[in-house]
Amino acid sequence: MNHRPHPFKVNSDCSDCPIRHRAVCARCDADELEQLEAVKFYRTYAAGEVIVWAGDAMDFVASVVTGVATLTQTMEDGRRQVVGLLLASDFIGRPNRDRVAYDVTATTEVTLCCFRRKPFHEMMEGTPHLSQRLLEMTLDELDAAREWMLILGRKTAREKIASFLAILARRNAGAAGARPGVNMRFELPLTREAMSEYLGLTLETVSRQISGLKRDGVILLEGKRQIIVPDFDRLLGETGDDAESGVLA
Amino acid sequence: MNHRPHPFKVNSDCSDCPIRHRAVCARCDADELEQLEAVKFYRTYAAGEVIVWAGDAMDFVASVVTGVATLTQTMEDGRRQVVGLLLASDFIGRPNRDRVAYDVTATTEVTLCCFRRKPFHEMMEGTPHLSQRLLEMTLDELDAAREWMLILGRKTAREKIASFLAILARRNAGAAGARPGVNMRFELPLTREAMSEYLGLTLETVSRQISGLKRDGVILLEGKRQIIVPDFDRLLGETGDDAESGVLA
DNA sequence: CGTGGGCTTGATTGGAGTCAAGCGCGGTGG
DNA sequence: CCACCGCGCTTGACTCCAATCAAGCCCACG
Repeated sequence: MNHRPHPFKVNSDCSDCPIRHRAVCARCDADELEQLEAVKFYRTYAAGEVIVWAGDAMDFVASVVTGVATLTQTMEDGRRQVVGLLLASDFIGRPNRDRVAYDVTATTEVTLCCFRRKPFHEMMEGTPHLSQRLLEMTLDELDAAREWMLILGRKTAREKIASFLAILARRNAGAAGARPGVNMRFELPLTREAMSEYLGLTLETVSRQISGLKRDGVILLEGKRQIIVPDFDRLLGETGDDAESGVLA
Repeated sequence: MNHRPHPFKVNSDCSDCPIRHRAVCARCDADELEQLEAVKFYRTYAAGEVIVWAGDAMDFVASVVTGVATLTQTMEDGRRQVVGLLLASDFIGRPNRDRVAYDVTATTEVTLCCFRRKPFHEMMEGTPHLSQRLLEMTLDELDAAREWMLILGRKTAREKIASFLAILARRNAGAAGARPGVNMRFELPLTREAMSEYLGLTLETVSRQISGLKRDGVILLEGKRQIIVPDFDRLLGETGDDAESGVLA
């Protein structure tokens, strides 16, 4: 837990940052980047580590540089729901709130690019590039959250799993620059339990449905976590969506 | 359907607008309001009327002045999920997108304060008060959406209904200035069917659970739509949440 | 007075939850 | 080195909550 290899070479230079053009800083010019660099620092968390607990103070906001994190809400009796999946370039925190509403947990090793909250907030006032981009990203997240509401409220267990895999496959292909189609392959960044918490299922049901999709040849497994999608359209056919939609892409 | 009484006296003067201090224009100064007035107009829709269809072009953005509208997503086989509930002061549309992603439907008579989209978008660039407020409102909506994800993914039918009623009661009390407590009373702005589409249930289950809450004395009904909550804490006890939380307030 | 929409209630079914057992693998310590 | 443990996962048997199918009520409206 305390031994943390660094797959991302921590680098104070924004210009060759892997998320330079997708993160909250995407529209910033050289001047603005310089301002940001003054209040920025990197942090790395091990898989499974909690980044912040719901209700705790958080004195920074951050972009995910590498890895995957989740936002989770917990009920008093222990029922849990993942309400956000944070992938590379996603933003964590609210610039004008110092407390977080959800547990933030690293599900793989995660590297964050953190900005001290107060200076970041002040900078936003005078930097439309920053707040415009944040508004755009927030609207996209809202669309993604609404897509999930449909999945949670109306889809069957099998459709939920297929939808989740399709989103991962698509985002993965997008990041890798490959075009969606045949033999997409990616690693599940979540345990079965975390998947169940995301999809509003039990972990047994997740396991059964993955087995079912495998049995029917929709996916192939290599080990427990490597997924191969021989025919992406076939997978899409299992999601219950009509062909296009793809708000989450 | 074409006969539309006007409960809100359409008035071009923002200064005595009922949502002046909560809507997207909340932080605008006199100058900025004047700019807005130049591109603003009112529209009223009857209960049940569709304001825009998913995928259609929308040449304005708008604030809800009075009434209740929903955002709905539909799957090819007809399954429907309400993904947003728009009450007074809520904002409709994305300033930099001309197509809407969801059906927007008036569930009561609705009056909108509309702004032509392009001038509104251009105005945002130079008016931080506008984009800051919109960012704040969008972040709040994102929190509300995440609260709903918990409800959809993890709560029982009874807890879903109780949660929904608690939110309406609270928002209603807030608007009326009353403090939450005893004998809160409000009108359901949705049919049982619309409620079922919001909560990821069938209309029969909604009906049964409302009957159950009534039988157990948690709520009283006057007609089909007037709800009386004799003891708000008792209702909260049925939601499954711990006492405080209240992100949606 | 008949019609239809919104709603309620009952009987039955079915999909996912629950409870339980066991596998496979990597890590640790004897 | 290997036996043991624990964690992540799978699978089976059974249960139960909400969906489905079906009938009928209430009331506003033509």
